[in-house]
Amino acid sequence: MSKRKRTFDDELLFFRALADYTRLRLLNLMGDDEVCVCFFVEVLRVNQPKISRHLAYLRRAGVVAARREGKWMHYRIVEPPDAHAARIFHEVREWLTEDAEMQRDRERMVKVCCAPQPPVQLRGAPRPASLIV
Amino acid sequence: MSKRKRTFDDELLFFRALADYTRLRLLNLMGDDEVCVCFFVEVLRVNQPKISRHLAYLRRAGVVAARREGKWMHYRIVEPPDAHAARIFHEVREWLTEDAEMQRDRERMVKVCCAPQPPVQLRGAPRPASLIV
DNA sequence: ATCTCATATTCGCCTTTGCGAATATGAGCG
DNA sequence: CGCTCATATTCGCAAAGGCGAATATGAGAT
Repeated sequence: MSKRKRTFDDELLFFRALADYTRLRLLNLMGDDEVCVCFFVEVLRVNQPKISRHLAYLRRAGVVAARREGKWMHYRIVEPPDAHAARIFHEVREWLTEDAEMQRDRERMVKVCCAPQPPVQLRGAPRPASLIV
Repeated sequence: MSKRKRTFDDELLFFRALADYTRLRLLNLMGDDEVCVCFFVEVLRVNQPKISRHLAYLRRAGVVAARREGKWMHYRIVEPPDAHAARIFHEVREWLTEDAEMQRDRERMVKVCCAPQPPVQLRGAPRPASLIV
């Protein structure tokens, strides 16, 4: 034990967190909002354990944080403490914003979220703040 | 085969290329110069096949290019064609510039390169352009 | 207490990645 | 041609990552 702490360990974790398509989709949906896990599952049409595992990965890497509200868990993006990492992270998120597939995901979240008849799984689920009409 | 080409495949490759310490050290040493493989081996004190494999990885990811000069191979950084990737890449390299460990690597390259008695392995090796006195 | 619902974790299995060691390639030279 | 030197690739193995399926946790309701 007591191996010398390497400066770049956190940074490598950061880059690895960005090196997966599902994780980028999750970050994209979070945007500047808290989002409930059930929306990720519904919008991305990905099974729930997979979503949870990738959210756990992002949490370990320190780029998202979670908040419990009753049965529901909300995830939000966290600014990296390091200034360089923060700038890079901003660039990445801006990149996502302009990507066509990512735009489709966000549009789908709006549609699913504000539908007059929301899917059964989402009855009573707390919606992202920015999408409340 | 003929799977639909996913927009983000290249981008994932890009992030994975950044998710390894040895590869970051290589990118750091390249800076704005071409660097010969033998210098990577000598400066980083890492065995040659490992250096070669990581350079191959970087080449596959499209972030470096190689040029042959007789027996020697020179590697240099390539700007990513995508504007977002390019900005991110710049930020990453600036980050490297300010990191203490990376600074040590660069100082060691200067020392090894301009020594009055260069190591046996580097006799006649073409030195990085910016370090020629 | 039980039941249900949202979320998290574990279990096998497969693929990818990273490594040292050994070997192969390929250019220049005699 | 053969020999040497710089670099690249292959091999076998261990660790990490990703996945679906099954199971566990934990909060609210009854």
